[in-house]
Amino acid sequence: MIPYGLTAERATGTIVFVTLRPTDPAVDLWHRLLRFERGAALLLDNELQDERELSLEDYDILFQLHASVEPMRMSDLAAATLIARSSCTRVVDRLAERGWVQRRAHEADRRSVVVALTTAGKQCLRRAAVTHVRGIESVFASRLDGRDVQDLTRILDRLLADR
Amino acid sequence: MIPYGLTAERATGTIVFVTLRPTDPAVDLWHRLLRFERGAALLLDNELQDERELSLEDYDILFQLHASVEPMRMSDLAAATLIARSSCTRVVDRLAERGWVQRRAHEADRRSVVVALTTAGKQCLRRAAVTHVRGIESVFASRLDGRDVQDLTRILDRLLADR
DNA sequence: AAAGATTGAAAAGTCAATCTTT
DNA sequence: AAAGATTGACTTTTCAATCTTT
Repeated sequence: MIPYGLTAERATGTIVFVTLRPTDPAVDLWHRLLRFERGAALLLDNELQDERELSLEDYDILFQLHASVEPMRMSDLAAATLIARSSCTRVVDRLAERGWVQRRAHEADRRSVVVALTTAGKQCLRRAAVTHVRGIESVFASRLDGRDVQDLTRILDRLLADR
Repeated sequence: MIPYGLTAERATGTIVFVTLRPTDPAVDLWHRLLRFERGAALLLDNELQDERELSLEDYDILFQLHASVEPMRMSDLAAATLIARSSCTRVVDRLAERGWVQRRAHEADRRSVVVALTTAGKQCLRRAAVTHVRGIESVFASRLDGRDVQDLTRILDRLLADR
């Protein structure tokens, strides 16, 4: 692929120059990982759009709500899905219009809004999961053996430690 | 995190139902990987925006142009960065306005436009690389040891095989 | 005042249609 | 007709400002 890239060089604590030279192998690895991830996510997103008219973000919201069992506060939903707070409001608007989720008042704290999955939303998620799990198997899971899964689990544990 | 998720079940070739049950471990792993990637990319994007007023996509375009040495056709640039063709046109518009890149006619095929990095663009990339490489080290590279890098390289080779 | 959510205005992204060259 | 790039119209995202509750 791209064996050469940019590396920052330092001398006595100040940045001096940057040249075209072989980069830190781990930095190259990052670029490859990013590209794989984006390519795969793009593919899975198109698949969901075509078959179920859902974006990956829509799916993620339904999925998080389902996983949490009880309704989630808007801001927790945004944090869990890594969607910006104001975007989350609008994605939820659209999902609510389609009847997949409902807004409710938070009993204890009336500043908050909680979002609940409707019965129709749960059904929508189930159908979408058929498509999506098949997609994940095809671009990701089926390409890994037991050892790969074990190693990648270890690596992700490290990457996600204290964050 | 989320130990349970959705799994599609099949019987005699037709999809019958989907229930809440432990998913394929590799599918869970996909979700964790996606979340790590998006979180890290978000962080790196903010960092570049704050320090250099560049998005991660802007950076990627400058980076690809630099890596290719010679100017790239618009469509190749789009493919390399995984940016949609029409978006790529507009990102290049903005980079050109700022003087980092230039459009030129393709000599052999006048349907095509090639995009070249300017001297100022190269300098901009060099400065941005200082920020960005530091960021990658901090969220990714510094958390991995030699074995992790080796294993992840092997895994990515498999994931990217024939795609 | 600070937290939670939303909104208006502006920026960016996307799809289909268009224009040019092959 | 098909490939390459761009544009217009529309949708989505984002930032800052606002409103309500704590």
